[in-house]
Amino acid sequence: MKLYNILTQSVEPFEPQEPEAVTIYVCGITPYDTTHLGHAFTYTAFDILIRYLEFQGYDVRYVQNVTDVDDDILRKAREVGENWMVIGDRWTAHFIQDMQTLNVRPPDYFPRATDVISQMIETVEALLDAGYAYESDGSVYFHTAAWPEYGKLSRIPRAEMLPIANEHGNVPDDPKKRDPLDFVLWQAQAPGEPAWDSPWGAGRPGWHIECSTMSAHYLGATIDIHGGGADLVFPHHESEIAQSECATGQQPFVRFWLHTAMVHHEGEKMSKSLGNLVMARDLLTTWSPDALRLYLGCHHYRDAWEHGDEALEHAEALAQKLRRAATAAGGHSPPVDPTPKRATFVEAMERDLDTRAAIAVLEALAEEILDGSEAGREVKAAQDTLRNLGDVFGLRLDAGEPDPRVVAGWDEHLRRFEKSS
RNA sequence: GGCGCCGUAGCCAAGGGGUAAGGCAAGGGUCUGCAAAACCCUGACCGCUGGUUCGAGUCCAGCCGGCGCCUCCA
Repeated sequence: MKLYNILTQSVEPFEPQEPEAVTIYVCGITPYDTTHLGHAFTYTAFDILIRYLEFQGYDVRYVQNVTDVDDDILRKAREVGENWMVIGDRWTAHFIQDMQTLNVRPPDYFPRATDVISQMIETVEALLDAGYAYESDGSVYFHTAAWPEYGKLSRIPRAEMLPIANEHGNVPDDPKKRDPLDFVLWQAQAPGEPAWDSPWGAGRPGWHIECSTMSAHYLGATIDIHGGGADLVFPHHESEIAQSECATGQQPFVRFWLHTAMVHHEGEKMSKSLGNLVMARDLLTTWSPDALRLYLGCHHYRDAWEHGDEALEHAEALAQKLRRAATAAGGHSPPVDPTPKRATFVEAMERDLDTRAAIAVLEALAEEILDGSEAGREVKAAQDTLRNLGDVFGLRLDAGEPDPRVVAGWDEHLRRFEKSS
């Protein structure tokens, strides 16, 4: 399979480190608000990648984090006068329910940031020992000037980073930093904020450290694939690379970096700050999960696209056609041979996940089945293939309900988020 | 400003040197008591200007236009 790796800016043949297993990490949500269509796009896109890898026989080990303590959640907690943990648990449960409805394969590990505080402290200590970080008045910072490779993912020239950052009104005047570009690994407790004990005093983890820590902890120092939304490239993923490669001393931290494009609505990027959000859950009151998955799959993961009802109507019609094909009665005339369609489907997916082309193959196969059924031909083998290929897209066809394994896997994660709410 | 993506029919698009897939919409038709569905038929100065070439959506250069990201974000 070929995948576009933004690290090398080229489509490269993908081979995992181990011949039969793939390690993948996808940046998760900050649970302080609801799951919108952009989240659904990202997580179903990586779900398709993971399901396709499994379809090809790989054993996939998948980690997704939950950023349950950060500036946004704490701000939200102050705004609404609620405990930050209650907010995090509530919105994580909400996210999980949406993932279940969409039949998204659960990650094998779904840790909160606060589940790995001690491991994060160890990462920060490793960075201090290696000389890439410094402690300053109870906080610890990554010293970007100490690592010349900072910028290799986003390719922003070093000289540009600081002026750009300053232009954007960010406050480079934290007196505790040596360099305004340095980012925090551990921040000393602010009044009223939650804190954990550390060698540098009470505080909480910085913005990027959880992903570096979890990735190494659950998957190893070098992983095959790291995914997330394209808006995370800089500084989040850039900083993750710096932390991980400096802390473990091993390169690369990630072999393939994959990013999903942003979903647009009303002509602008769908974003919390612009207020043009479309909630996955609201769409699911009108459209079937299969239709929504086909709708999302009809857009290539690297192409930005505009949300609109017309394409959803098309997707719903397609979902119905696939469902009809999966259940059409067969006869005894010569069978419909699904082999060529299966090969075309695989060819499309091998080409950097050309999901649009792959869905077109599903539709063509469904039409062959419907035609064959009408002509009294045997369609069982073709229907088995349709189900098999549809499963790569997480389609349930006539099953109606999400896959029981999907529900059970997420339910197990869900239990850990229901205690405080 | 930097980095990146992209301009192909009304819309979504495939194709990445050999003479323009497909889908939606629109119009016409078949079928139907009417309608729907289904099926058939109908559409392109490939952003502009140069260059390379026997031949350029396709490669190169330059321009024009759109979009994304740039320590809030999937």
